[in-house]
Amino acid sequence: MTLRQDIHSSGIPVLCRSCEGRRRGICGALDPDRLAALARSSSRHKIEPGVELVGDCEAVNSYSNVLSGVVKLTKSLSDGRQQIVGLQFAPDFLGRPFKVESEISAEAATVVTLCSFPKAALERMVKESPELEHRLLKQALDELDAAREWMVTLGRKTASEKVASFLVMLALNIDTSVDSAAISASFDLPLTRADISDFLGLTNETVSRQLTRLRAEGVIRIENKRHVRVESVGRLEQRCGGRRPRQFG
Amino acid sequence: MTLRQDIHSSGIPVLCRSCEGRRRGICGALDPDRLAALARSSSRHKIEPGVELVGDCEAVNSYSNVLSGVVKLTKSLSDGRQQIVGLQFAPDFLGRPFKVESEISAEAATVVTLCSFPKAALERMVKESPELEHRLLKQALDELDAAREWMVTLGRKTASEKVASFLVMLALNIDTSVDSAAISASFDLPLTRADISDFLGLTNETVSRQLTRLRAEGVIRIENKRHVRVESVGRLEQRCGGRRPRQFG
DNA sequence: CGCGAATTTGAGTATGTTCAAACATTGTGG
DNA sequence: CCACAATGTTTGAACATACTCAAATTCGCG
Repeated sequence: MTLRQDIHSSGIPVLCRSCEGRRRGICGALDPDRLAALARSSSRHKIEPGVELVGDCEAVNSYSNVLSGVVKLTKSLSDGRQQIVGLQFAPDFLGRPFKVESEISAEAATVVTLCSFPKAALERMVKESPELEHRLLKQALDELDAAREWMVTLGRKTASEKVASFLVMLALNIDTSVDSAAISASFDLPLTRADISDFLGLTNETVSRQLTRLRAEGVIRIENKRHVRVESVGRLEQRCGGRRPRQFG
Repeated sequence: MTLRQDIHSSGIPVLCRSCEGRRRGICGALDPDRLAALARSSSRHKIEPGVELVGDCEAVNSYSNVLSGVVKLTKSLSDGRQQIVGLQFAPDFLGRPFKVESEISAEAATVVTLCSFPKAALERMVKESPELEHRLLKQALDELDAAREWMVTLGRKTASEKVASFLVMLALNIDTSVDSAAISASFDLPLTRADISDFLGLTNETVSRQLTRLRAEGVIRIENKRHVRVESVGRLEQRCGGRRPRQFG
C-alpha cells in the first residue's frame, strides 16, 4: 500500500505534495499533468501583516491560493470609512476571475503564505478542466452564502451580537477542533480591534467595550490582548441573536 | 439572411424564442438540442406579490429564471428581525446549486414571472455543458460583488446615504435607459417602505423620513407613494457616500 | 363612502459614536 | 538596562443618530 501511494504521488509536483489546496482547494480539480504545469509557473510567498496584496481599482495579473494565515478583503469609501467584506483562510482561492480590475483591496491580516500563479495560466486551465470551474463556482457560492450571512449581522444585529457572532465565526474557522458540539475553543485573533470594527461596522471603542463585557460575564477569557479562550461556546452562541453563524470559507 | 435566421431559430423551442434568459441569462449557454430538452421539462408561472417561492430551511427541488418582476431574498433571525440579502431581476437565475436545503427565503416583491425546471434537469445539463457552469459562475461572482457592495452600505453608511444608494441601484436595474451618464430616471419602487428598511438595515420610519428629506430638497419627486422620479441622478449620487453603487444582478 | 393597510410625522429615548485621556505592550536607541 | 516613542487598547463622559412608541394622514379598494 505504501508502494502504491508512492507510485501515485510521484506524479505530484514537490511544491504541491503537502499542500492543502490539493485536498480542499481548487487544485484538487487538476490531474497530475495539469498540476505540474501550473506548479511550474507558480511560486510561494511569505507576506507580512499589513502588506497590501491587491489594491483597489488595480489591474490584477495573478491569482493565489491562501496556504496559511488570514487575508482581509476590504472596500473603502472616498472619505476613509472602511468595511471588511470578507476574510480568507487556507485553502481559499484569492482573486476575481473574469475581471481585469479589482474593486476590492486585499491585505494580509496576519503573516500569510500564498501560492501564486499568473492569471493567464489559471484561465488556460479553466478552459481545459471543467472540474476546476466547478470548484471555483463552489467557492464563489460559499463566499456568497457567507457574505449574506454577514449582511444580516451588519444590518440587523446589535453591537454585542455582532461581536459574539464574530468570535463564533473565528472559532469555527481557526480552531479546527471546534465543531457544532464543541464546548470550548481557543485561538489568536487575526485582526486588531480596529479591523474587527471595520468588519462589524462598529468603532474600535465599541468592540473593546463588548469584549470587556463578555470577559466580565465569564464567557471568554483574553490573554495578551490577542489570545481568546471561549469558555462556553454555547453561551457565546446564545448571544449571536438567534441564527448560528456559518463557516466562512 | 432572413431565411438562414429562420432555419436557425426553428430549432429553438417556442417557449424560449423571445426569452431574455437566452440572451443574457444562463440559457444562452445551451445549444438548441439541450435548450429543447430543458424546455420540455420547464414551465412558466405568474406569481403574485408576497408569495413565498422558497422557504427558509426548506428542501429545494427546482430552479428558475426570473423573466420579469423582482424577487427578494431574505434571511431572518429567530426573534423576527429580517434582512433582505439580495434582489433578483430578469434574467437572473434563482436557486442555490449544490445544496439540498436553502438557508434563505425567496419571495415575490412584485408580480413575478418565472421559468422553472426541475433541479435534476439542470444538474444533468451542467454535467454536459461546461459553458452552463461558466454562466452560473459568472452570475455567482456578480452577486458576490453586489453583496459586498451592500455590506459597505450596511456597515458604514448613514441612513441618508443608504436610501440614496438604494435609489441609485434601483434606477440602474429597473429604468434600463439609465446609464452612468443619465441625468434623470423614473421607476416604480418594487418594495414597500418596510421592505426597503429590511434591505438597508433601518426602520420604515427612518426610510420614510429620508425619502421626505430628498423630496424636500428637490432631488426626487414621489407620486402615489410608489413612483419615483429622480430629477438629478448626479445630486443623488453625491449623497451615496463616495462610492458609486454598482448594478445589482 | 368608509375600512384597512401603508405611510408620514412627532416626541422622547437608547444605542453606539465621538472626543479625550489613561493605560498597556513592543521595539528602539542611548 | 532603562527611558521613550509608537502603536494598539481600554475607559470615561457628552453627544448624535436612528429607534421606539404613538398618533395622524394618505391611498387603494370594496
